[in-house]
Amino acid sequence: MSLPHAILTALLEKPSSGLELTRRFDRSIGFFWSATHQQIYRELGKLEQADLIHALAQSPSRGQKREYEVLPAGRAELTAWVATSQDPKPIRDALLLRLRAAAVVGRDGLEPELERHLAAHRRQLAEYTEIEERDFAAGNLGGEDRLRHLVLRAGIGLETFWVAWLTESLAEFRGADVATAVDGAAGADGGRG
Amino acid sequence: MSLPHAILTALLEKPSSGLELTRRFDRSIGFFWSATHQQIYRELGKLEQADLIHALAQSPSRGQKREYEVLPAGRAELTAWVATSQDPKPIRDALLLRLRAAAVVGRDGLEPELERHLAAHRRQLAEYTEIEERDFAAGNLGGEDRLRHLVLRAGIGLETFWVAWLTESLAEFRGADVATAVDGAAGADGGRG
DNA sequence: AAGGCCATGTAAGTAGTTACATGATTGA
DNA sequence: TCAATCATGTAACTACTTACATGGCCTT
Repeated sequence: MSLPHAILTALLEKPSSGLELTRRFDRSIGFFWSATHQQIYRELGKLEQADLIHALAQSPSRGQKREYEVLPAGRAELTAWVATSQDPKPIRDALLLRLRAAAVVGRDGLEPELERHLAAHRRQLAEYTEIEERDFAAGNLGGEDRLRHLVLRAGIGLETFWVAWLTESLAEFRGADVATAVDGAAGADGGRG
Repeated sequence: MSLPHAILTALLEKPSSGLELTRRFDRSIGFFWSATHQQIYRELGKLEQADLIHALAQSPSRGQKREYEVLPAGRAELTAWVATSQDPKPIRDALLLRLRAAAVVGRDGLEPELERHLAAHRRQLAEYTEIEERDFAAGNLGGEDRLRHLVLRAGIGLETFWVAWLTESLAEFRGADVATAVDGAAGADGGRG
């Protein structure tokens, strides 16, 4: 149950409407917990019903902007959640799965995918690096900024890893093409307990 | 839609029953695509109905073991899926979210969590390293094994990253405790657009 | 008054999770 | 024959996704 807490965090950083939240989930919070506007509006409704947030203006009509603010109970809920004990989730990555499948049915068509992913991760890494240079350049950061910087560094570290791994994989892929062309085409029938 | 393809891959590697698949999803394929036995049985039913796999023995009764094998159409489906174009999914990590929340409501109770996660990632890294030493020690690997080794190296790289990042974060966490104790307790009210 | 955008929402479907139920086999 | 374990399954729920609907406001 992370989405409500992501929203509480975003609203504590700055009271917002659903659409504003949606936009911030496309740039900032959303870098490590994405959500669509449908999820956000639904969750805002639930949070309001649970008295964890409340709308600033009244205007109950459709199509009208509604700004939300976190109530003390919402802050308490978030504080409690920060301290909860949650095991890390195992990796869930379709590209790795496809590599594993390619080991069985052949690697046809995979190389362009690796290239596309490499390009995407390079882009993301560049974006994070730019944010780091813009927002965390100086060393004089408060405690809050230090935490945000740690989070950003996680993003940078992960993207750096993917860029390195994909580069290495592509090299091995291309290098192995000649050596194992037969394996890839005919030997795709295997199975090894 | 990755689960059916994960199952097709596992069944091509070795025809299995639902429970055997479940066990393999706890050790091997499941390292990067986990699934419970309920998901697996449901998906086996769908794959059989779609004529992508079929049961080897007959025995339609409950509580009886049913082994499945991949049909040519299943292999074709998997081959096509390997070549599909899929954008990488953004990071989704509750711990990073909690760090971000901690920047707003204070970091109370987070440090033990970082320690727990660090221990878990160390364990996972040790498990992967052991597998690498056992299964991929020699350099004489076929094309299929090279792909599996790439996948394993991704796991090792990711766990290595998390161990490094958590170690660094814990150090900064502890070092910053004295300096920003006031920030953490009283200054948690902020908000900075 | 028409078109475009801002803003909120509904509906339906897919995927994954949690809790529980049931039958078959084996060994004490 | 009882308990444990193997094996398959149902049911209900939560989270997320995709497609579409509706209303308000601003500009031309």
